[in-house]
Amino acid sequence: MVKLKDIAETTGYSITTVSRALAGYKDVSEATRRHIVDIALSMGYQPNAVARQLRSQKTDTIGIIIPAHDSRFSDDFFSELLMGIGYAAAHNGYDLLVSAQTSSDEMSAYQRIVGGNRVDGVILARTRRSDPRIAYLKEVGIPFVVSGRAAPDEPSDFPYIDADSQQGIYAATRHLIQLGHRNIGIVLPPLDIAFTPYRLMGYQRALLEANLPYEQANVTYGDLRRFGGQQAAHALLTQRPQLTAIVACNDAMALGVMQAVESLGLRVGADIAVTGFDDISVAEYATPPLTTVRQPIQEIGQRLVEMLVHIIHRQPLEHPQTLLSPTLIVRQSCGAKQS
Amino acid sequence: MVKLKDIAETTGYSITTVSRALAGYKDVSEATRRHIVDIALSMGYQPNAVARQLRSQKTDTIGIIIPAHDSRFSDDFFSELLMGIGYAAAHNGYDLLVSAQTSSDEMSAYQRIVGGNRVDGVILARTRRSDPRIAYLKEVGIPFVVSGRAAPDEPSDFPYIDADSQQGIYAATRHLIQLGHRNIGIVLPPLDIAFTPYRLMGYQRALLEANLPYEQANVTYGDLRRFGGQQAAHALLTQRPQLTAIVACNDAMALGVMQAVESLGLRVGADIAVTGFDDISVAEYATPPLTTVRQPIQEIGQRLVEMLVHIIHRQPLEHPQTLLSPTLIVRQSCGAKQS
DNA sequence: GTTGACATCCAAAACGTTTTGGGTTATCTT
DNA sequence: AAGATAACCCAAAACGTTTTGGATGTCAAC
Repeated sequence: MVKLKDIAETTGYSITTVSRALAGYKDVSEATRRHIVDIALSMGYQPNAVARQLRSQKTDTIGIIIPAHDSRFSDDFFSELLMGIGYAAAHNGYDLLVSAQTSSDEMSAYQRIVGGNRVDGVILARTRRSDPRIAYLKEVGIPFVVSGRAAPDEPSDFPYIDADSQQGIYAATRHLIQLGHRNIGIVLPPLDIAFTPYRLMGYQRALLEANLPYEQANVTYGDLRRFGGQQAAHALLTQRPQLTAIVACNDAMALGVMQAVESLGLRVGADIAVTGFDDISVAEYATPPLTTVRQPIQEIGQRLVEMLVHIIHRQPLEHPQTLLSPTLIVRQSCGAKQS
Repeated sequence: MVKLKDIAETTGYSITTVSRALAGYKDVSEATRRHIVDIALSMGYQPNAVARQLRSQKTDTIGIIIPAHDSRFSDDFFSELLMGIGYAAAHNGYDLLVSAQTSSDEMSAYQRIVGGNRVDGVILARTRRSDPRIAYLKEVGIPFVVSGRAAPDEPSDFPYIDADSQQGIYAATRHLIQLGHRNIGIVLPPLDIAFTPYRLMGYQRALLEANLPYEQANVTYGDLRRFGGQQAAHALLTQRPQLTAIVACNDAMALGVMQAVESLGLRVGADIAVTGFDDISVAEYATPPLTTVRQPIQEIGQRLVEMLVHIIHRQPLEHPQTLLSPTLIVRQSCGAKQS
């Protein structure tokens, strides 16, 4: 690899001058600058990013840690978000350092990435209740943004972007009620996920507004994956045969719910209406197509990156905390349209 | 941030000794080693990865560049591969540096990442005909592995993993023939993609074997996205009304083909059989579910990482070039099963 | 008491940049 | 012709590690 020293030797200038010439400082004459640049180009010089990072104490890199996967199934929401973040980062002149949690010790990845000075800032996804990761990032004082605000009873004293879960689930539930459903079940995410209470509140609000009773027995929980939705829905439907609709709190679980419905010999949309949340790309192609609450995943990724870059550059944020209004996408799984 | 110097000062040992104690060298006594480790722990020491990288000339990082996106649609195949690679990298003790192509100048991202010494090795996906990226990586001599071999008329003189495209498309086409189809169209990827000729060959082989004529007019091309498949199929079906089946060369295009079929008032599976390639997660949920050729995407990611790590460590590869046999997944879109 | 072996430690160099704090000319002012 | 100013250049330090090549001290063996 050719380095500054090599260019200095072949041009006869000092390392300092070569460095400053390439950086475009104005205390090097136009003639020598051009000469140095030409030589550097012809020698195929590429600055060593690591050395530069060490000296200038910045990396032009954003870190993100992907959650541990305990199943073979892919997390479509997360990978769409990841791609969105990747493109946005590149667009803003940043690279993306992706690290996966390996062991049970979830903090070690963060400590390695952040404490090791490998990134200028971090994006954190899927906030949890009293999230230790957020506490850590606050403590070390590194710039970070979060996809998803804190639980309602905790302070969201950090920059975030989030879809309005309550409003989204409210819209979905109300839609089901308007279609005539009176016995509506819900499959919630685990309680330690920060957005779970919001989604429950949206469900409750819609019931309340329609003078329908809120019954504990209609509420179950599943991990955010398909299998979790399937298990939860199976239990729900066998114990509560009067149900005619199920609100699932993300699309992956909604697909599982649909599986469970069919495995019980019922028809999705006709016998049991199903709705999801996220509008991952699968949703549109599901059988029947899934009525769901759309989050603009790619846009969220993009805005997260833009916020983070602002923070890194110590520029003030005009909207440090953004709540996006999700939109209800009505397809066939709720029975509103004929397929 | 606490550094070696700080630990050296509080313990009274030199920086050298602290460094060697933490690294577990045996020329530091057990007593002092323990003492130093304790102090380091209590001070919350995290080694500065950048400094370490500069000194030791290795980064424990794998690079991957995601292709430019000219549409809002996500590339499901690529993001599944990316997640697989991410997990596998973590599992092997590597981080993943993801960089997206921004400008039209596709090489600049590679030069920045590779020439800048930011990674120990690179994974390259979606090989193209006489791919300049491969030439570059060979030239600079950095370890790399490729997802997808070279075109049949070019040397595949690099380590790769690939699904056997020819066999996969052959299996899909033969299946259609066995179902009684005699007029089968195909939507190929662009010609500059390396696997395109293999897929065409699989199609031709199946026709030949069944004594069916190969007709140029039944062949079209689409970019690898859904819209490309839709356009291609629309043209194909209007110009060749005798067609009863279409082989699409990836799932995204197959979904587009299904759209086109329906927009022409025909029924997928009943009037026109459709098959895809990849088995991305959407395929299973398509309406009707898509008959396709499965590539084990996650496994490919995992094996790519393992190969790359071997190369980085200068360990010989037992199988530097792997061709995986894909399996035909029969669902309803080909009309073989009733939905 | 000298020698060698061993255990334990450390100063300094190196990795490739950027930046600091000048130094040397040449040109301009008076 | 001296002093001031500007234009151009550079040596050395710094970023935080790891590694090299000893230095020092202790102890056993002769």
